Amino acid sequence: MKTQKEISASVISRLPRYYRFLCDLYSNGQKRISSKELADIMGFTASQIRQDFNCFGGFGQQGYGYNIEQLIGEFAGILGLNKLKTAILIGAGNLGRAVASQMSFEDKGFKLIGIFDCDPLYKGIKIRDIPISADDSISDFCTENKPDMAVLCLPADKAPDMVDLLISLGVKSFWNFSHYDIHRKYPAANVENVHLSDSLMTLSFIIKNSDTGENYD
Amino acid sequence: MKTQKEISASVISRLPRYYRFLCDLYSNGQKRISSKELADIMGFTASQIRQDFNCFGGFGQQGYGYNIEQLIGEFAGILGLNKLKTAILIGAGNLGRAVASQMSFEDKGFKLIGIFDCDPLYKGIKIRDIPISADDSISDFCTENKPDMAVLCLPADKAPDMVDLLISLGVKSFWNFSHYDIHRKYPAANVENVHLSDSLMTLSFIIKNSDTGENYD
DNA sequence: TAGATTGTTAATCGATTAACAATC
DNA sequence: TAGATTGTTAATCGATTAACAATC
Repeated sequence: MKTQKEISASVISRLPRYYRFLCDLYSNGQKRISSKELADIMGFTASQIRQDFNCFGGFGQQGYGYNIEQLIGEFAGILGLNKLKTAILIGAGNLGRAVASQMSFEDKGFKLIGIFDCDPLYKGIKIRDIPISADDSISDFCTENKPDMAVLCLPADKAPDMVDLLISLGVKSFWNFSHYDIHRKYPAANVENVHLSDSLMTLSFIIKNSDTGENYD
Repeated sequence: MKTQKEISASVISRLPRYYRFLCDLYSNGQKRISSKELADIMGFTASQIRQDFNCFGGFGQQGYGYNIEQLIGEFAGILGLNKLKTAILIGAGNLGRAVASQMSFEDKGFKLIGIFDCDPLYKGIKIRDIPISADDSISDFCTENKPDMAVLCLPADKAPDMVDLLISLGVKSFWNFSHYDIHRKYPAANVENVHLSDSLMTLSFIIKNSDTGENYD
C-alpha cells in the first residue's frame, strides 16, 4: 500500500471535481479521454491535470490518454469512497431533513444510522426508514454503535456542548453545517465545514463587482 | 468611488470568513482587534490579514489595531451586502424549502420574491409568506419583476432548460445547488456553485487519510 | 513506423510570509 | 515620549504552466 505524501490543499480541493466530471463522462458512454480534452471541459490546463493525477500514480498511457472507467476507480479509492463509514445526523430541522433525505451518503461510503433532535415534535418521524430520536439518547446510541461521523445541522449556540459530547463518545469526524469552529478546540478532529451563508456572500461580492463594469468570468 | 482592481481568488475566498468572525467578535462586545489577535483566532498569519485588508484600503491605525465596528461596515460594503438584490427560488423540494426557510437572505442584501416548482403538489403552499407557484408562471413573473438572481434547487437534468429560460428573461446571477455547469455555456453569468456532494467527498478523503496514520490538522 | 499523449523536469508566476520604517 | 501595531516593500515559498524526452 503506497503511502500518500503531502498532497497539497489545492490538489485536494480538485479531487471531488475530477470524480464528478469523470462519472458524468462515463455515464455519457465515453471510454477514454486525454488531459487536453478533460482540461477543456473542466476549465483547467492539461498540465495541471497531469500533475494532479501523477500525485497518485501514473494512470495514463502515452499516445492514448486515460481510461475513464479506470480513473473513476482510482479516484474512488483516493477519496476513500469504498470505505464504509457510519454517520449520525444531529438536528432534524429543515436543513437536516433535506440533507438526510436528499444526500446520497451511500455513494460516498457513508451509512446514515441515526437521526437526533432536541425537539420532541419530531420524535418518531422517519426519514429514509430512520426514526428521529431524542437528543438524550445520543450517549447510549453512540456507546453502542460507535458512529464514525456526525452531520451537524444544529444552531451554533448548541454546537459547542454537542461537539464536546460527541468527541467524548469517540466521534472523530464532522460534516459541519453549523457556524461553530470545531477545529479551534479540537485541531485533531476531521472537519469539513459547509458555510452556506459564506457562499451567498461570495455571490453578493461577485454580483457587486460585475455591476461596476469589471468583467468577471 | 475607488475602483477595485484585481482582487485575487484567494483573497475573495477569505472575505466572507473575515466578515463572519468580525461579526462574532462584535456581538461578544469586543471593540478593537489587532491583526495578530485576529490571526490567532482565524488560524491565519498577521501578515496575511494586513495584506488582505490593504487590498481595499487602510482600515487600521498604527499602535492601535482595527476598530471592529468600522471593519464590519467596510466588509459589508466590499461584499455588496448593502446592495438590494431580488431573488427567486427554483425548486421547492427538501433542499429548496430548507434554503428558503432557513437562509437569512436579507442579511446579505437579497430579497426572496418568488418560489417556483414544477410539482403541482406544492402549489399554493407558503414559505415565509411567499406562495409556491407553478413552473409555467416563471416567464410572466420574471418579465414583470426582473429578479436579479435565481437559487437553483432543481435536479441537474432540468437545469439546462431552466437556465436557458432564465438567462433569456434577463436573470444574470445564480446560486447553483444543481450539478449543471452554468459557466460552460454562459461564461458571463455570475455563478456561485454549492456542491454538497463534493464537500462530503472531501470529508471522506480527510477521514481516509487520517486513518492511514498521516496526521491531518 | 509515425503520431499522439503521457510523465516529469524546469521555468514562471503568484501568494504567503518576513521585515521594518512610518506613525498613532 | 515609548510602545504598539500598522502599511508596505522585499524575500520566500509553493502552485501553475511550459517544455520535452519517453513511450505506447
